[in-house]
Amino acid sequence: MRATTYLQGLLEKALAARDIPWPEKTTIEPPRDKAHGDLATNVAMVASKQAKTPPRQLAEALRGELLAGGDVAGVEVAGPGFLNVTFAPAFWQRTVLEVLDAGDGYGRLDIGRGTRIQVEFVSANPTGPLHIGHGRGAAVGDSLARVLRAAGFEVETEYYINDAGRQMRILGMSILYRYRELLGEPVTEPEDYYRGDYVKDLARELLDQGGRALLDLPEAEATDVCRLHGEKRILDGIKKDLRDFRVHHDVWFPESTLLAAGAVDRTFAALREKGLAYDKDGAFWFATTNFGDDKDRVLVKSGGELTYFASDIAYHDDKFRRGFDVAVDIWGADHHGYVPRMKACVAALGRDPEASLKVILVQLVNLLKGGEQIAMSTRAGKFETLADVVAEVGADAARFMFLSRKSDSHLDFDLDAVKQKSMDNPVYYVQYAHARVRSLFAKAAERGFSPAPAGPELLARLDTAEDMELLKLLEQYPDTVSAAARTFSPHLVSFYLRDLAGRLHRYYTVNPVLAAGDDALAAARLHLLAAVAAVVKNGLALLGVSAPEKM
RNA sequence: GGGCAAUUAGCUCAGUUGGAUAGAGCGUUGGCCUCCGGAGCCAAAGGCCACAGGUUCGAAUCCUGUAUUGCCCA
Repeated sequence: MRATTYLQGLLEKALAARDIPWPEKTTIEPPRDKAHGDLATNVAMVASKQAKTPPRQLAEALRGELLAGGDVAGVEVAGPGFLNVTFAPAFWQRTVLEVLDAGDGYGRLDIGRGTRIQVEFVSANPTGPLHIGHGRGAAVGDSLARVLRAAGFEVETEYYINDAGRQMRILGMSILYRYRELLGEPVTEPEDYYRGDYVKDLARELLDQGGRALLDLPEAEATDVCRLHGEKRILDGIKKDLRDFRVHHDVWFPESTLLAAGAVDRTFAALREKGLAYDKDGAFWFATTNFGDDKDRVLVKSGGELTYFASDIAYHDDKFRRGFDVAVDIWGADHHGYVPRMKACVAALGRDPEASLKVILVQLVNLLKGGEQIAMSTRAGKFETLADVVAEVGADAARFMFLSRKSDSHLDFDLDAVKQKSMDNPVYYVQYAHARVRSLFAKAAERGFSPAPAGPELLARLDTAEDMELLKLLEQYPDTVSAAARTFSPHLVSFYLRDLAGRLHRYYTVNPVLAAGDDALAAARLHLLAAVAAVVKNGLALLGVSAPEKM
């Protein structure tokens, strides 16, 4: 971060002297090949037309000006006109001071300042416990919120509770069915109901609390009692499961409050006024085709029933009325067909859908146990609950696993592998890096060694190839946070951490620290490793994974 | 039938939004424990980036087809 900013400053100045504005297409990035220096830029190529100078010639001219800047040790013009820049060791060594000074704040950015983002995730219908598939959305959403906060966005997380629809009625009905069954009443199995054992438990609770009372109520009322009881208990369970998974929602937003507040009518009226909604065949339609959808969608069926879509529009309308600049929705990938419709609806609400609605699709999880795939269905009562998995493998391992893939790629969640403490499960590898450094400090204290304070002179001892690699990687951490925030990709953090942990483990093998045989060298290396441990800890915090002192 | 996505090493996946000779881990093969934590490290082998065109100084990346897989919709 500091290196790119610094280099860009020098280049901007050089271009400004030639009356050339900073070209949009300029890239400044670490090259793949280390032989090409610390940072490479294409600026001479993209500015050559404006400068009316061939790329290589422009590059040569810029080269001289860069070398005049104190921290640049070398500049090389390569290929069609790349500038390969190498910084002086002292420049990198300062990174240690930067990290140690900032502590927990290293990697905090302000690229999001002034932007309010709402991240809505999980939002599973309270018709049954969360299963492992929900776990992925939970990990991704929670971690994304942490990343965005670190990047300086003002973030609020929310769980939308679909408590008003058909699914909830079916839940009520399912509980009532089990209730009657428990009492030995004559029952016929409903065609469509929730079969999980938890439904029987809920029925038994009602029985224990109120006895046979429900039998005396009219069917509809009894169903309602069952539904409300089930909803409350299941929602409490969901909240607990998320807590145990270290997932936090700032706001729990029930669909029913939206209806009660008249938000749906308000949104409908606004659409009708804009000529975007109309009556046809006894139903109420939303003209989404105006916004690129392939056909118009029904909001109110001819029977008067609202579609899912109707309350979702009102809900998103409400989000924007609450003042969010960006709404992030995290959905299961099976809802991808819904994206164009939602974008259309945001456009109809008078907002730029690309800028203000970001839908992140999270692919389904294949749960594997003993090499076998486990099929899951809430309705059929066949699923592995999130709570069970967390109890079995721990929140750390589960979260890291979910965050170690791009969210829109398929994920095989192999229970046996996640429990293994090996590279199949990199969370231990990363945590171990932290524990290793911390234990080194414990050891130093035990031996009565107190390192001299870090300063440029002391840190000049960090001059091996491994030192440089670690220093450069530390310096890239803020860039990683930035990229993760800008592309809504928390998994970038986990890849970075694996990389950093790998470098640390190698460093440890090659360069003795306490056994360096020289107090100044030992101190310098301790400071470097303290910085590494701090970054590992900050990164793990973004993933919601703990950084243990010892393992 | 229409739509959305995916396709990179034996397996699981990255690839910084178009940069230079393609990157990890696992697995395989071969090394490293008188040494601060071996839950570790080093090395080797392994690639037509699904296929065919196109765009430009330059493509795994963008565009158009084709194939395969997954998922949505009627």
